[in-house]
Amino acid sequence: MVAPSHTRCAQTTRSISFIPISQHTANKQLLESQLISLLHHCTNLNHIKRVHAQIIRHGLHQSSFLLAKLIRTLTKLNAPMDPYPRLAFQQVKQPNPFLWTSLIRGYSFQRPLNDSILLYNSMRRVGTGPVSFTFTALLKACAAALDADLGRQIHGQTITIGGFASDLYVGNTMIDMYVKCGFLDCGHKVFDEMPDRDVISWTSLIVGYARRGYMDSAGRLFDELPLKDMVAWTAMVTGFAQNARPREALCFFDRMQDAGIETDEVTLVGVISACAQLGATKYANWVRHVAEKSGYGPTNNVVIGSALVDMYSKCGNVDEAFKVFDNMRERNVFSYSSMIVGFAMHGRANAAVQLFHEMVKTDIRPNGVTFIGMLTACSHAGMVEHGRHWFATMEKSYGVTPTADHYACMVDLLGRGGCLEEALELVRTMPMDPHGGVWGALLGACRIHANPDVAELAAVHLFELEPNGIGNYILLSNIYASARRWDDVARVRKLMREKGLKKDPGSSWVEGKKGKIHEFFAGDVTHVKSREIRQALDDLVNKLQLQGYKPNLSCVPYDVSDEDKKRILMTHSEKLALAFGLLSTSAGCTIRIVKNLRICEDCHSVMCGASQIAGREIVIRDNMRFHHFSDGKCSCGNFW
DNA sequence: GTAGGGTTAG
Repeated sequence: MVAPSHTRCAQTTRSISFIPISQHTANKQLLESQLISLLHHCTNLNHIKRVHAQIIRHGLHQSSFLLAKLIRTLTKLNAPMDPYPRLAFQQVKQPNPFLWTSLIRGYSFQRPLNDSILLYNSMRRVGTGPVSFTFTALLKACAAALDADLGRQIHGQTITIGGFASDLYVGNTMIDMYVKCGFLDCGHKVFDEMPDRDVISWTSLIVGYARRGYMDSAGRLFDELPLKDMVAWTAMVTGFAQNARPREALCFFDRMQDAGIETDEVTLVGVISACAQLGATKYANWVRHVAEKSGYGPTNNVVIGSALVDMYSKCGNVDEAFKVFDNMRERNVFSYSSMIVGFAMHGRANAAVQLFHEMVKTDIRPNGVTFIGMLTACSHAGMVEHGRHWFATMEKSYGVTPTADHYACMVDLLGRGGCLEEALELVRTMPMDPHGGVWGALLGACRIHANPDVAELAAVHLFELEPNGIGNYILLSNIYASARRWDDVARVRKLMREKGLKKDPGSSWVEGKKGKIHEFFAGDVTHVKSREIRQALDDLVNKLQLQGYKPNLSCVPYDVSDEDKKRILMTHSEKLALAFGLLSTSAGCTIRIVKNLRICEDCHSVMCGASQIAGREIVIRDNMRFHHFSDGKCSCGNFW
């Protein structure tokens, strides 16, 4: 017999069998395990309620065993513990520790943490002893709430109650709790004192070191780890990727494959992130091939898809990013935000806006990152009014409260757009303390609009907030240099010397034949083809000069002769990379260059001219954004 | 019941 409601349900979701009452007295244990199995396959709240009705019909509503499974299933489906699971729990006269703990754990996934603690105290009051599962549930809740004080108290209980501190599961969860709360040393102490450890204990600690940026310590632990599994290897790959060490991440992935370890989607996400940082087409195509070969193609996997969208954008290929995005079967806020940020970086503000509207229509709610993308898109396109609109509506219409990062974007937008006073006013009136990003945006705007006075004000705050941020000193020095205030330039440079800060050398790299990467530093003459590169650059500049190009000497922030300035300009790393790209790739090939610093105005105009004379598309990723040069024009509209 | 993941501005 099948109830009508059941038939309706079976059309859309997995069906729930009913167990005839006549069987129930035959074997209670068998019945319990059948009901457990039904709960195990429940995929929604209605399924669970129907199985619960069966539990009651069979007179098993006092079974802690069944009710614990019921609550764990509800937890898995992210159902609230009030009122339904709580009421089901209250009907059990003598709940066993597992049932108590299931409810404690259920509450722990949904803050406040207090509910879990109150229940734990009630459990102790009625004289029910905890089990190790109780402590893992409580510790996990502390980790999620980043409440190390409470975590310490629970740690204390595992010792005083006895026996639990030596439990492997409790120990592992404790390491994870301390690590997540930022107490790496306490996590390490727990690890040292554990009588038994497994690969999970080691990995928890490795991740702790990796997240703090201590990759050397993480590596030493990894080397000592007797049996390394896929998760441990992945922790290292991801650790390097998250610490901006993409080459080492890829190297580790190679080692992982050589060791015959399987790869899953989490590993791939780390590898894709490393490739995104390198920004090289060769690696981008390689990792996509690896992902597809391993069965994690972007079409069916939303996380891999979103990571690839980000990677292609960062590799300068925003069209390919959109192709991936367009073919994804499922999209979420990460996919949309990655694509919007991608469009923003490439100066395609209208595409970003269009995608935003589409996202809202599909009922995916934008988050803070989405609006960072929207504001950046407007900023890079000089769309001040549009930016004002998004900033004003993000909270009112979409419930996203602006953070200091959003204020930084607004300061950037207003500042670049020439509204320096308004930008300064926004910094003064923002509801939270401005961080380095906010003052940095203002300082950047002062460079564009040559305003040394406001720059000084921003720099005072920046030097305090980021005393070792070399870029800020250089920016201020360059702003003084543009105003020919050489004494002030000297003063900033002296300050840098006193602090022992050294300027990062400008470097650019370009992919040559077969994807080989060639890196150039400013003034570099070490490349084997250095003479040909120099000659190609001279030829190019001669042709440009015939069309009216004049070297922009204000791009050299030194008090030297004009001849010296011209010489220095011709050795900028992106020009060397361009000349090499022209020499080493065939006509019609796009030249892709990555630069570690911001591209200067002179190089920017040379790139514009070169794209026309050589008939080539040139894509440059600098430390701010992408520039697409084609037919003598740049996608940034000379506004960057 | 315990470990690894994607989007963020100057």
